[in-house]
Amino acid sequence: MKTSDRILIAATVAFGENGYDGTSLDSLAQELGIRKQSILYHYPTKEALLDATVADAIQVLALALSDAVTKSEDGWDRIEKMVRRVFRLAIQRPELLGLLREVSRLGPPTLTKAVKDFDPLIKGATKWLKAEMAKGKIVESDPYLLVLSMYSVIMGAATEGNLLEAIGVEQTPRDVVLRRRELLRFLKSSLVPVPK
Amino acid sequence: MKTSDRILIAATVAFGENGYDGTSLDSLAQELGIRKQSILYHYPTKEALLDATVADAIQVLALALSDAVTKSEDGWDRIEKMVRRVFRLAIQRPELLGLLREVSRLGPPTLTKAVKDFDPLIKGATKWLKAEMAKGKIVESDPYLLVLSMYSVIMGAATEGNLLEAIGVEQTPRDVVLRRRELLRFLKSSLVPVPK
DNA sequence: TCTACTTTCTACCACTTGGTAGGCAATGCT
DNA sequence: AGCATTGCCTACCAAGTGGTAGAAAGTAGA
Repeated sequence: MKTSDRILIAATVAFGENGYDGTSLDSLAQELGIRKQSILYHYPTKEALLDATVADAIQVLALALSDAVTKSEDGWDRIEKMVRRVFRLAIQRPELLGLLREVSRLGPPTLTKAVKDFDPLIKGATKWLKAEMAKGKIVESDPYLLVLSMYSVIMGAATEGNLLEAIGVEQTPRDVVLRRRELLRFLKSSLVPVPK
Repeated sequence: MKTSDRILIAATVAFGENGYDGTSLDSLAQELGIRKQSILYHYPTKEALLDATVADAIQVLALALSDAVTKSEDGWDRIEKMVRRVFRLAIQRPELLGLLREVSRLGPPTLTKAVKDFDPLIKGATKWLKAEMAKGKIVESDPYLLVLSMYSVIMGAATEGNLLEAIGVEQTPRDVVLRRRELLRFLKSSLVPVPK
């Protein structure tokens, strides 16, 4: 694998798990078996490296979501598939969501760029939700707020791994399935209209 | 005010907003108009200071919640009042929830202590939820998972201020009210049994 | 006033931080 | 072969990190 890609992946993990300030270029380099200056050759500054990881994380997330969209029907089915896809991502690469959360804490300027990348996704989702609401497949409500609520719910459920571990909640695949089911029930009951 | 309390408050804000690693004792001291060594006199190490802020934050949160409990009826009313109370806290002192989130990212040993402090709250909540379920006032489901889901929902909705700002979502009091209403609708539809 | 204690300070220190300057080997183009 | 480019390196640096040692200043009781 190209060194620059190895750096990107290791940096994503480190930033996502230990935070931006909690990650030093030296420790990152040591983990990779290279020198810090090699990192700075591929990414001129630490912040540039952060921006690269964020852009990549967003792309991966967008890809996963668009995959869920193409392989789903409309209405609730699509939402369910999207949630499942994000959960799978959260299990396979938990650092990705951790990184996005870290970015939202860091604020500008990184957050500003990230939001720009993310905007089309949000716009697309709100537009789709509006259409579904018009068709009566989703409960009428402010689609913008709905997207945000769903974002924080999924994000929360997908990234509180550390917390669960500390509380002593088991983290076996079965338990993850249970939590995901609970979350889906949660979402479904508030999004799908009650058939009359 | 006592210096040690001033330090505690400033540290809570700093840790909650910039993270533990993103906060230096020097910058903290400068903000307070004292020297770093004065901080280290009251709190022997940076980590001890963190632990103190976390313990305090949990106590404040616990107080707010128990206040909501005493001033509420049972069933949905109690949950609604608790959510409102947490939202008020998130508006008045956003750094408190930010700090708790930071702790869950930092992991042990701080997280371990924090969870110990938090445990009675969780235990009490699950017990209460079980009783409510038995009475049919709350939908039957795993109360433990339910508490965790609610935790992440509320936490997410209450701490994504930075993100919302970057997206361009207005943050006027009216908008906060709207988001809170949406969240409550969210919770209610998934927690309150549909009357037959 | 002397004394003991608390609080804040100055002066340091070893270590780590992100980043610069420049060397050196490999690679590929002419 | 000659030469430029790429990629990783050693050597170094100024600034900042958490923390120690101990002096100075205030405060209260005898």
